[in-house]
Amino acid sequence: MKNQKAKIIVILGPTASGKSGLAIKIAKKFKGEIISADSRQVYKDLDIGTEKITKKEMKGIKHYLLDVAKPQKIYTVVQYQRAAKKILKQIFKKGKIPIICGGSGLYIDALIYDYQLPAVAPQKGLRKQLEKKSTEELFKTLQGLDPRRATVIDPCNRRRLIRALEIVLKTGKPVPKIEKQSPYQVLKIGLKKSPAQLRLLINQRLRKTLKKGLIGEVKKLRQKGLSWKRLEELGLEYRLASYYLRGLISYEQMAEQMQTETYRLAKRQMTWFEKDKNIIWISNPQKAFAICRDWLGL
RNA sequence: GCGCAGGUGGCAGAGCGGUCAAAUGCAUCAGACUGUAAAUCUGACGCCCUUGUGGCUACGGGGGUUCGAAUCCCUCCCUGCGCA
Repeated sequence: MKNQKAKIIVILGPTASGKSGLAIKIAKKFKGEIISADSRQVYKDLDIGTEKITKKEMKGIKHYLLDVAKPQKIYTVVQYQRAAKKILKQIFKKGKIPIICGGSGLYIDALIYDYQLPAVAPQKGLRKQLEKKSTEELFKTLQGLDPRRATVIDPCNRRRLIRALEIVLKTGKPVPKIEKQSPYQVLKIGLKKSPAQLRLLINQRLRKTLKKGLIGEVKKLRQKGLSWKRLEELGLEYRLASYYLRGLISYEQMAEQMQTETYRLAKRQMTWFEKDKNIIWISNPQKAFAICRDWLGL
């Protein structure tokens, strides 16, 4: 046996690039099961705004890690990673091929590289305390406690500084370095779109999302007790829709801002993905089948 | 037609004689990314080059005052509001 490592296929790309549909087709063809890598589709009741795939659209293909968390509570990468690892094992056991499909780059990487993320849960009290300090103070403190981490962290990013300090203070040890070695054999296929295409796809999809009743979904979430603050944390659609419902912006402003913000999100996603030289980029989804077939040695 | 208020970079909007290629916000472009990642954060953003305490063109058009104007004056054009 030349290669013992288990095989995983990853379908990735910016939002609205057509990942879900392609993943299903690949799953059908190659006996696969899909693990979603979407930081928001993990939440129940966030269906329209996250463009979550419906049961019908799944076409009988098993999908994992959708609707596994309550929207009231933050679900983090680590929780995702833990759950996804278990599922990977199950799929391997069945002799099927796992297909990771999603646009949350960190989630994909955490899973396929098996990131050793520090087991320090968010410390509410500590965070509150640290929050009071200036960014500069936070950075200086980190320099003193964990010089290595301080050299690579963004000194302006308070959220990261606080998390790094949280780890150091809680464990008494520096933030561990992350190894980017995968225990799996991974084929990464990326769906490439031109900026103009992407803009078009995003706008089309957004129009559908609104038509399907995004506003109604947000109202329902409110009825279920979600605070405005929490809604704002659940992504740009929910944030902007809640601004609209609160009368802070007009419907037109909301729709327009959703477009530009979604496009910017897509660009951030691409910035992340483009660093990864192992991704095979295709602009024609049809090409994915041949690539998979070859890679699987069929 | 008269009166008043305005016309500034892709947009919004500061500046009201020098330190202004012009605050700030948005958009745009590029980038970062170790438990919120559809999040969080950074940089660039008039043009040119030999990239510099560099050159050039700029704050509606034209003219003027001044050593010096986006900033003051005259005039023309345009916009909004008020009065006819």
